[in-house]
Amino acid sequence: MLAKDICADCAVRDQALCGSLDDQELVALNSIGQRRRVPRGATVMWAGDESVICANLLSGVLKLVASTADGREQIVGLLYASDFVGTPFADHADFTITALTDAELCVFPRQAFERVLEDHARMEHVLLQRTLRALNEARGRMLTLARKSAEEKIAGFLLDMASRAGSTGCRATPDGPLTFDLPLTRGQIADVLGLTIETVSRQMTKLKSAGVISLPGGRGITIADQNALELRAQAA
Amino acid sequence: MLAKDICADCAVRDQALCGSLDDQELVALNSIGQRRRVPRGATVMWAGDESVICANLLSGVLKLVASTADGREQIVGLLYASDFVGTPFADHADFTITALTDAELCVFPRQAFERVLEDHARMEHVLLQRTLRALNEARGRMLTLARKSAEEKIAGFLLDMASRAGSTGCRATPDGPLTFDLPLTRGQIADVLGLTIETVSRQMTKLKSAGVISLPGGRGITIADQNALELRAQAA
DNA sequence: CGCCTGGTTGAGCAACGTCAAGAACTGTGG
DNA sequence: CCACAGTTCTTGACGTTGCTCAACCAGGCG
Repeated sequence: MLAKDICADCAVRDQALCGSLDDQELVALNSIGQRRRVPRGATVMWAGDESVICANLLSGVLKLVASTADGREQIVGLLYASDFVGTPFADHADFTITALTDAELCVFPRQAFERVLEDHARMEHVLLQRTLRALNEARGRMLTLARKSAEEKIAGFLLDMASRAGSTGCRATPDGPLTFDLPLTRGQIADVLGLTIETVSRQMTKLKSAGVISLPGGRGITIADQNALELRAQAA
Repeated sequence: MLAKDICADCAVRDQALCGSLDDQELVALNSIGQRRRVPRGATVMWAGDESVICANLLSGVLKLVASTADGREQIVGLLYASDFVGTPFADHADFTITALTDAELCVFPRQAFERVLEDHARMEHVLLQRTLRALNEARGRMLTLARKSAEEKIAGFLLDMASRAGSTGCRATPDGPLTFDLPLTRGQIADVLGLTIETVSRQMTKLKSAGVISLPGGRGITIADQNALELRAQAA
């Protein structure tokens, strides 16, 4: 099978970095890449380890975790399908990367990938744009972590997840209530927002009591009143 | 005067992005650049504004501020001499950029700068590396903002400033106490660390009482016991 | 059925924010 | 040199938010 055929069935062929390559370039990249399945809970990369790989995320969700010496944790980023994984040009990984769901990666040896990057300005260009966007997002989240109340954090987070679910979620009428599954446990939501699991739970219950959302068991959630949620996402 | 001569007296000629260019390329870049002095307190760019410029910071310190609708603020980044200012490829600025000290910039129209970037892969490459580093730093700070105590934040911040002062600061013996001036007011420190001005002040007083630092009036500070400070920077 | 993981709820508490007053420093003009 | 205003900094009293600790509930699975 030719490399370009391998990539032809790639779910994120056009969304991922590779979208910037033509078929011929793709062959070159593909020759150093390798698919890898990662089960839920498995760690792809440990903070402090030598940085040996980069990857494209084909499916699933990964978390990027920073932690203190005494074990406190903070999720500093979530990676979804077509996102780029790893840090080129860094000797050591700064964060631990773990799969929150079963996931599939297209893995490259870091140094080989860097060489490809250097030969293909267009791909490096796309990576730069992605990195700039990630940086802006991280900085935006700094505001949330440092200055927003638990209620604002939860409301904002739910809106985020809702817009991400958007297409895959299910709603009765085009502008009516939206139902979808949260891809994270309460504990993971707490790790994203810089809260504790109890606070997350209480805020969710509060939103439910207020009729803003409902929680039909398990991971499911229905956004009943998006306006109310948006209001709470920026209440003082 | 030739462009390369203009740049020849640039204090950050080799540290800044331009360091990746040869003399000829520098002429091209310089033809679109322009020096600009910015007094302390002046705002270089407002969040939400159309993103019209990029720049290299020649001297001084800038702050990058995110704020909520109701006026709460968070400094999401500090920029020092030779740092790159602005976001290429973005239509709108996401953060407000303000001078904390008198500063000097080498300013480029954003779109012209983007064209230069596209023609000079080496420069784009350097910018990518910088952006990746900034991203890692921002993520690291997310951990601090969300999970560290006020004491840990202050201790870590002072160590940061100490290492940055390093050369310019003054110490009696090579490993003895280090004295330098903080470039930020208490209020600005609070904005960086996600605290209030009062909490910053109290923590500083506490460190002084413990004999870890001394505060010889004004902005001055002496790190008396760096080990003790490092310990407090990662205490539970 | 018991076990395990994840979620909810409650009571108490500590850290940090808020409000308020006053001290110290900076710069300006007399 | 001093008086003055304006800012920044410190300190205190008090309140609130969200964390800690602990118990209990619900669903999935051997």
